[in-house]
Amino acid sequence: MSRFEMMVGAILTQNTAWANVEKAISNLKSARLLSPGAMAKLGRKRLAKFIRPAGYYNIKTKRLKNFIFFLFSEYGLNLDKMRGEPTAVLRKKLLGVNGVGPETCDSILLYAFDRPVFVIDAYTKRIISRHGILGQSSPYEDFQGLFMDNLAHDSAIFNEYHALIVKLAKDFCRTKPCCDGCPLDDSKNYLANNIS
DNA sequence: GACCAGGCACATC
DNA sequence: GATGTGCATGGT
Repeated sequence: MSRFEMMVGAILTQNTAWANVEKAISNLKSARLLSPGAMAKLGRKRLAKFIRPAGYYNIKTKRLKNFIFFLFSEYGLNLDKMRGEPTAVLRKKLLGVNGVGPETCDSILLYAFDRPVFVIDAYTKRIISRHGILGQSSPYEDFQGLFMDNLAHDSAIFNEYHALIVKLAKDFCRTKPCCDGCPLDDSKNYLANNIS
């Protein structure tokens, strides 16, 4: 997956299953539109048609266009220029883009730019709050601090740890609210046994 | 046919 | 500042 593909995916996956995002990405790829330049030239209506399988296609079209405009105005659509930014600066700028919230921003930092930033998503919040470690509606930063204050700042570790959380949630926690006697109670051991 | 899925911005109080 | 609501398709 290219850097740009990851960024587009981060926006498309907002409140959406990844399987649906893959269809949208595949549409864009087939049409050779998965580059900042190509997407910048693309009209909103056509873009919306390509990303339709990912749901919320009107709002996501707007968000993708906002993001492309940001790439253009800040970096002249040059992702290498973007890559030169320090993480803290990049994070602040990304959060300034309408349609890019903390999770989308951190996904871009971790997956597209390999920065050691822990991504907090619905799965992570669910697991942490069900263990009574934090309240469900605690601030994003509180959840993030839990991991970033206790794990080595290594993008590979953050990446794998997050993948394990997603797997844990999907394997054992499909229903909402979770069943009684949920195997999540053993999630600490699960993570300890599965992390390499 | 109902319910849910790796958010976010905006309106309203 | 907290809470509620709109956005939409596809899989189970």
